[in-house]
Amino acid sequence: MTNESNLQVTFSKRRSGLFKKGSELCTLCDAEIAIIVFSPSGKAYSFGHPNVNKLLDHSLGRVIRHNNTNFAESRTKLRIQMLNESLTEVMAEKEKEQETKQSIVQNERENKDAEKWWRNSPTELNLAQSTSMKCDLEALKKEVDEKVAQLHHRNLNFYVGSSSNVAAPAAVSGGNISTNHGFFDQNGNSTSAPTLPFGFNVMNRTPAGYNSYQLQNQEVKQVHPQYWARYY
Amino acid sequence: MTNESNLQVTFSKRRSGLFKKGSELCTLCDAEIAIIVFSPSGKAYSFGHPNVNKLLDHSLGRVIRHNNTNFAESRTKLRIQMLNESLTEVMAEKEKEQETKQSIVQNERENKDAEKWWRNSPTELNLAQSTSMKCDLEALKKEVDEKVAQLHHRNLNFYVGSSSNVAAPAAVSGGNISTNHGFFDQNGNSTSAPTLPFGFNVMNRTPAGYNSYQLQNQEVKQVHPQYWARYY
DNA sequence: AACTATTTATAAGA
DNA sequence: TTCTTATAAATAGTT
Repeated sequence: MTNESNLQVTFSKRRSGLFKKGSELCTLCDAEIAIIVFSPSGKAYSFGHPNVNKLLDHSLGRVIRHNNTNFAESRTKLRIQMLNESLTEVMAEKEKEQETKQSIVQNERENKDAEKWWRNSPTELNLAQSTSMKCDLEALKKEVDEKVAQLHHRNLNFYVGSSSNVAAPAAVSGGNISTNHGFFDQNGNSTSAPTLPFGFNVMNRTPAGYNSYQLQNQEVKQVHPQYWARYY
Repeated sequence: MTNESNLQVTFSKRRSGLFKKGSELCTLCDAEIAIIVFSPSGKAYSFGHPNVNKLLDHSLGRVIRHNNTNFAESRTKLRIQMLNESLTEVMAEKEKEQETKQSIVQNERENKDAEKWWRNSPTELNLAQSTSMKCDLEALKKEVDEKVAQLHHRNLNFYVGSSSNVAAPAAVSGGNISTNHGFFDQNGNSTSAPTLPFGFNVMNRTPAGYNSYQLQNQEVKQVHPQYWARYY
């Protein structure tokens, strides 16, 4: 090793490599694993599947449990509680977002169907509906007639297709009126910057080396970021 | 993996490889490390430097003894870090949900407008559109005529309102077709119904799911266990 | 276990 | 940091 910073780089690389090997072992052989690494400077890193704490609780829990009665630890416990509460809150909000989204989708879907009532056969209308529909249709038809005549007159020189004065309508199969002319399109996009409590941001969610590897190799199952724990 | 024994061999090889990587990390970067691996069959293997090298036989398999108090402290810190990452993750997911919801809403809005093309005056239709719309309308009108006659005949004894053979439509102001007559109120209420094409209301426009969601939204959903880190 | 054709990891440099 | 690359190491399949 040439110098201190190179050693740091090597440590980082090898650590991620080790974790990757661990994840491969998990995925490939269905094993459970927990890895904890302390850097020379005292920083702790861990990897675990299905969960570091679960595995450690299994193997080391009793020893640790006996040592947790000091003052500093209660402070960190408090912090954990706060984090848990934040997490609970955010999870609830996320749930809410999901639900509203879902209901909106459903709403849209049902509306879509509802808006297409005109496709239904008139046989599904009752007398009163039919009557007023007839009124409306005749009014509309009149409008259209006038409009078509107007346009026909105006476009005589350019329009050489079928006459606009169509007396006999094209045969409509069954009772269905399908008038979807297809002249509409839509688009939608939005972006927004995430805001996070406790000074953490979305950027550092998973160790970069691990993620970039996952993108290159499809056969290795991705380990959920929740199994990663880094402590700076 | 071809078969069970090959998987076992692979597990063994990769486990030793993992431990070797760990030892390399220890010697090369002067790190402290602990690795615990549980095979699918439940066997426990461990590697550690410098304090996780004494293995004790316990009643339920091999349990690692570790009296490094620094370890416990770091574990708590790791837990905090994990919570932070979970929080970050969940917030990002929430953000995502929000974005998709927003885009869906926007999409819906644009679609809503698009679906209301029939509200436009015929003056906004071009010749081809008018022509085909006229065809559709005449077909529809024919259907309605027949239906109305049918119903009229059938309901002669009960229906004493205006004749179904309404020849003259009500005057339509300008070129706009706004024929919301307010018929077909649900539940007998005469609330000003949302304007609908051809003056018709559609029965179930607001799906029940949406409304019921808004009503029952008060309770906080249970947080998924995966986002919880137990603390002792 | 040992061998080996591939794949993968990684140290150094950019 | 991240990317590239030459080289070293790991390993799956096979004796």
